[in-house]
Amino acid sequence: MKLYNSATRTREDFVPNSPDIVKMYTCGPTVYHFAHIGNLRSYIMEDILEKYLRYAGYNVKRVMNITDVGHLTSDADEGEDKMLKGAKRENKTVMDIARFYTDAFFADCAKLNIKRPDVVEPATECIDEYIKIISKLMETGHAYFAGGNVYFDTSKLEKYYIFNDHDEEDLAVGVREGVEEDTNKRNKNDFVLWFTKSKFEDQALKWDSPWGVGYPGWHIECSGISMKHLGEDLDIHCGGIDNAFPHHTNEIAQSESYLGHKWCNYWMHVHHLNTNDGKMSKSKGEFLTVSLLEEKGYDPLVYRFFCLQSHYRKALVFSWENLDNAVAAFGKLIAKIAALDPKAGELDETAFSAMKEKFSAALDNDLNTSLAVTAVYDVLKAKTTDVTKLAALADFDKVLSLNLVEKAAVKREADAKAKAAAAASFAVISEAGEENAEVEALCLARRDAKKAKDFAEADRIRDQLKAMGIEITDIPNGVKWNRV
RNA sequence: GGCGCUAUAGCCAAGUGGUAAGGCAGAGGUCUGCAAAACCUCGAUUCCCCGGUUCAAAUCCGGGUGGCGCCUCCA
Repeated sequence: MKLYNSATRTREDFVPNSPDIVKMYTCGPTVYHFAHIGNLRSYIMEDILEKYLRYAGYNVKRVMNITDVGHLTSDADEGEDKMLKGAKRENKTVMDIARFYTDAFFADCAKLNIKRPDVVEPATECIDEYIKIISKLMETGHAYFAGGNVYFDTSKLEKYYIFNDHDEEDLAVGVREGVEEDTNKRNKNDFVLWFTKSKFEDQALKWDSPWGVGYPGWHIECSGISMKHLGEDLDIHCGGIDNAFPHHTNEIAQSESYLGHKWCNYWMHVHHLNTNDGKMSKSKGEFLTVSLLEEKGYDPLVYRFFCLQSHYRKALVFSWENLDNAVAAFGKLIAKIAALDPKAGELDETAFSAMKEKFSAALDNDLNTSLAVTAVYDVLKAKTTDVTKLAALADFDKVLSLNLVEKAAVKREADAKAKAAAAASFAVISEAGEENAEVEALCLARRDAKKAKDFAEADRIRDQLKAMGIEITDIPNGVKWNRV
């Protein structure tokens, strides 16, 4: 497959180091708060990558970190620890916060059909790894001790910038108010590997180290966890585009200095979910979580569908209007699949292969999920048996994970039930399975009015129901209703 | 200020030199007492602007303009 590699800024043929297995690392969440749906866009697209690699026949080992410590609001020796901030906010211990939001994160992922990575590793479980790496970097002169902290010396590198062409002097340091330049640094780009001199008296989590009691810098965690579980060579490293600099740049610097050779071959960066005001963030505008979507009546999988209609390397603008667009499209799609007859015809292998080929070609092309969704529509329009179509859709859904076939089966059954009930006698059916005597009485009155050709009265009753927030649809020998 | 990404119909969006996919919304029609659903038909002489290369450019090159991101924790 072709994959865009941020490190080379070109689309490349994907070739893993070993033909047997693809080693994949994903930057995980900092568990100090709920994930918002912009965060989850990245995880959805990375999930597609993982599942497509498996679909294409690779074995995959995927590792994700959980950042539960030492994530300062600034890279300088200033700012607040996000975990600690979360703990204070909620009057809990840091570990309680980490556990709670880790669980919440995976609960959200489950609702979006995001597979849990093979290995999920909290940063606090790998302190020895970080110390091992930092110790060697000190030995080789890639790191230095200053003002109580250990820093990585970026001037020792031949090439520091990977994802962009900065000139060090052009970097604006301390642009934002409240962020001061760290005078311990020898170079502007140097970053902390290990803190001992925390300005937070109450820093909750501390470990002993050759440089004193303290805690790891942010960037070292991903290098340590990756090497612990995936060894010295990594195939794909994923993350949000905002992590490219400085986080991933620093990971490469410290990992390759430690290893003495190239570390990761492919870098995949997912672009942001924006609102009309720019990047979605926790501090700005509505804090959109999966739970909030559910409260507003949206199926989380509609959000997944919404994301798949776009490409991961393109900013996607979220608006309620755009999400409603996806709701309508997804509903129609499921209805079309539900209209297929699971018993109609034999499996047509030739047609099946042709459809599968189109689907694979889309995803082979740098995960073009938008074209993959088009391949789904093409299946519905194809001239072949319903059995073949359903088989293709089930096959595609191994990657798309939209529950296409399952949702269609549920709808098909509900439709059949409604039809059967209607055939037996006049039926008043709630789509939500609700009982409501008043609605039933009104619907019966409307039927009588219709029978007597008193259409004015029939329409009046429908308006009355509408005023109650109830919408009705005539079905053969019955009425179907739902709340709007 | 520097660096990176991006710009296609009302909206989402494909397209990587050969004459603009698909979806949503909308319009007309068929069918229904009327609706809804379903089905059929319809939409960019043109791809932000200006130059250039080419037989041929939305696609390549140069120069603008707008949007977004990063440089500070963020997916």
